[in-house]
Amino acid sequence: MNAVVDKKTRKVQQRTLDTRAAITRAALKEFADVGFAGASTRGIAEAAGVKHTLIAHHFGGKEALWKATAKLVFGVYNERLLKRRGGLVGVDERTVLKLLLKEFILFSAEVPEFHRFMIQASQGEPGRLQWLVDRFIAPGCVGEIALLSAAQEAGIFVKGDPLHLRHIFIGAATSVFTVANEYRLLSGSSAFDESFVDEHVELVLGLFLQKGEQ
Amino acid sequence: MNAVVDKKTRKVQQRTLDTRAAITRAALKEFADVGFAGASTRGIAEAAGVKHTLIAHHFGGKEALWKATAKLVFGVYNERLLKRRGGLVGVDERTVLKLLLKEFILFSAEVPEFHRFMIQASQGEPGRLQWLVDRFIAPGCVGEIALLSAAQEAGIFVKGDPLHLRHIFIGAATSVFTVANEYRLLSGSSAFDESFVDEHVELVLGLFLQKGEQ
DNA sequence: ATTTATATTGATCAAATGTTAAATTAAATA
DNA sequence: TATTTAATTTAACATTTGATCAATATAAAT
Repeated sequence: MNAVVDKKTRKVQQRTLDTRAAITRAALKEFADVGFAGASTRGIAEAAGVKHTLIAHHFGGKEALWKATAKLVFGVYNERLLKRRGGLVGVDERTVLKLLLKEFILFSAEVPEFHRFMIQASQGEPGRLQWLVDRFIAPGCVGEIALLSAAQEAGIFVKGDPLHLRHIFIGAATSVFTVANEYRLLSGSSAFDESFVDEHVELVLGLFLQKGEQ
Repeated sequence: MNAVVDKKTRKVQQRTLDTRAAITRAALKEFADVGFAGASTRGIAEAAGVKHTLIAHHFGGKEALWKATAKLVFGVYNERLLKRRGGLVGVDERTVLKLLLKEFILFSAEVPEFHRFMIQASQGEPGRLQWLVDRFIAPGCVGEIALLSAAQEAGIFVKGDPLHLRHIFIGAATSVFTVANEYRLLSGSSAFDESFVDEHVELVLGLFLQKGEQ
């Protein structure tokens, strides 16, 4: 008597998960590197080691693959920062702020595709950017702005419009990884070296965290 | 008796200059927005209001057009900062530094394609990045590093590796314009508004310029 | 073990892309 | 004005690309 015919659904196979993971991983790199228009589904499939027709089968098409890739990378990002915040119960506000900002920088060094993916989306087809902002950025932004505002009132973060400072901070924290290839040609060493990343954290946090009062 | 036959060369026509200018202007926007791979010569030609075969005729091909575009935008950039520096003879070091950094920020707001073009090049085909670094970035970098180093010794710029800080500054100064579309969706207003740019200059300079010692 | 839903492969299509060459038009030179 | 160089247009090409569909292979469900 079911109006909705429930077709028997089977448990998802491991090879399906593997294939999708390989594709989205390759897609993240490709979309971040050359943008949506510059990426080719065939190139992504080749990098993932699968036939290109599997993209249409598993995701529906290039556009749908892009959305799946966005879900993936924002999921990784949110999970990463939520876990970090969870390990900071009972810690003083200044240390919480410092460690969360540090975690963002470390993530930007480990997954530089994250911010590059955003930059590509910002100048690509407006509908995709809107989708990204509505679904991921604007919601996440709320908590980040609250964190910065509270830190400003406590006198431990530089003064100014929090949303504006958030973008300045993101730029300062990520640019060296965003253009890491250029930086390597200029400096002769990799921006992803552990020692460099550590120094980067210190430099950037030193710019935005107020020294004063205790 | 000329071994080299000098074919009669005619004076360059105005329409040639117009066509080339229209094409490179459209190309800068397209390369900056969607990168080399994502840009199509037909799309560029359409935006420039010319037939797409004129690109091959005037520049030789897509790759050569990209190089011509790079020359254009780096020429504009260098001219802009050289002119600013020229107007600062006899001015104290702190003011020179401040006004040059401000000029960089203003330029980034007026020509946001400049930095986006660089980001696209950084992840594109390595040969193009190498060409860009050898020809424009590394030479220009020398003077910038010298400026920052001297400012650090004078105690008017934050301490740290100048090359590293240069990139952090560029990121802080440009990111809000690089992802201006995203910022507009989040804030509701344009990052290119004059009042916003002014505030941006103050915020960024405040981060990097040392307050102390007069 | 048989059935059946699902994953994978191979073949094909229409549209878009970079490039080239010939034909045509416009402008500079003699 | 006649000539000739250059700019523009038109036509065509070989590839690449995103997408679709039938076939085959694989694994879950019965």
